[in-house]
Amino acid sequence: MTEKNECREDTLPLPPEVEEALCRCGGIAGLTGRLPGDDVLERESALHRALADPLRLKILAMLAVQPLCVCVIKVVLGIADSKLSYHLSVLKKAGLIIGEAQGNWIIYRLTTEGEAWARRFMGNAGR
Amino acid sequence: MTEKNECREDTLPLPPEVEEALCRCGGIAGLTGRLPGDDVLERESALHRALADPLRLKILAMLAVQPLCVCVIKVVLGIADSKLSYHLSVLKKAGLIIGEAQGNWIIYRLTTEGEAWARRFMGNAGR
DNA sequence: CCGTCAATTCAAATTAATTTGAATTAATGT
DNA sequence: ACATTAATTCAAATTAATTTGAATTGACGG
Repeated sequence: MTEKNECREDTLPLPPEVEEALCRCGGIAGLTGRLPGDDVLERESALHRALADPLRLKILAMLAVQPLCVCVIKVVLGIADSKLSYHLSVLKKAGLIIGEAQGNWIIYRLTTEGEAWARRFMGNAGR
Repeated sequence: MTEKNECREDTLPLPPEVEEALCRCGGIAGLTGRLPGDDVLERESALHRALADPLRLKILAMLAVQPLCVCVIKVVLGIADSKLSYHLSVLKKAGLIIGEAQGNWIIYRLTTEGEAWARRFMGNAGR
């Protein structure tokens, strides 16, 4: 009797190159099983969403040099208060920065996660 | 005569902690000078924008296991053709994947940059 | 040539992110 | 208490990203 190939995806004609490799990793099911869970993907994409704006990256780059109050960031960027607050809130929600009240001011600094990105992006130039 | 502090930002009252540190790095001007250029920030944010979607990250995770034709990706994700094409085009424009025609199919694989992200995200589990 | 299959392109509709300016909060000094 | 300053919040307007389904392209086999 002819032995049936167990890993062939019968219902889906594939380029031989792909079919062979797919076979070795357990077919569609095997491939699916190797993927990260939805919660992990959601988390990772949310982090990138926070980093997906040049203004916000500039803020992070500034904070990589030193902790700063909002007023200094505002002067350097030259944007409206409310706009800056919005972008700071995005970075804060993503866990990249944290703000601490100091009298009438709020001083923002990078979190550990924020520092990790800054190191990857700028090297250790800031410190 | 009282010596005037050269690095003081006269027009901007600051929390002492910030003022002191800002002074050491050349004031507002010194800080500004240390920031990456707009072109660099634009580039980096564009990369993150491409990574800012769980569906696209899942595609990258699949391609980290092995190169795949569109039809396999489609079956695993369970989405419409045109939707998948759109997301593939985003990843392609960002330089994270590349597609090569193979007869009637198109086989996508990670670029070097795509692999770099996959290693950071998934470790070397896929290989 | 014709029909089919894999994949992309296009325009319209939908949804999400950002910007704007006015109003608000909270701390500070008088 | 009052005025001032730093910063946030809010709702409306704008802009950007995504989704949808129909139309299209290009390769392949009959």
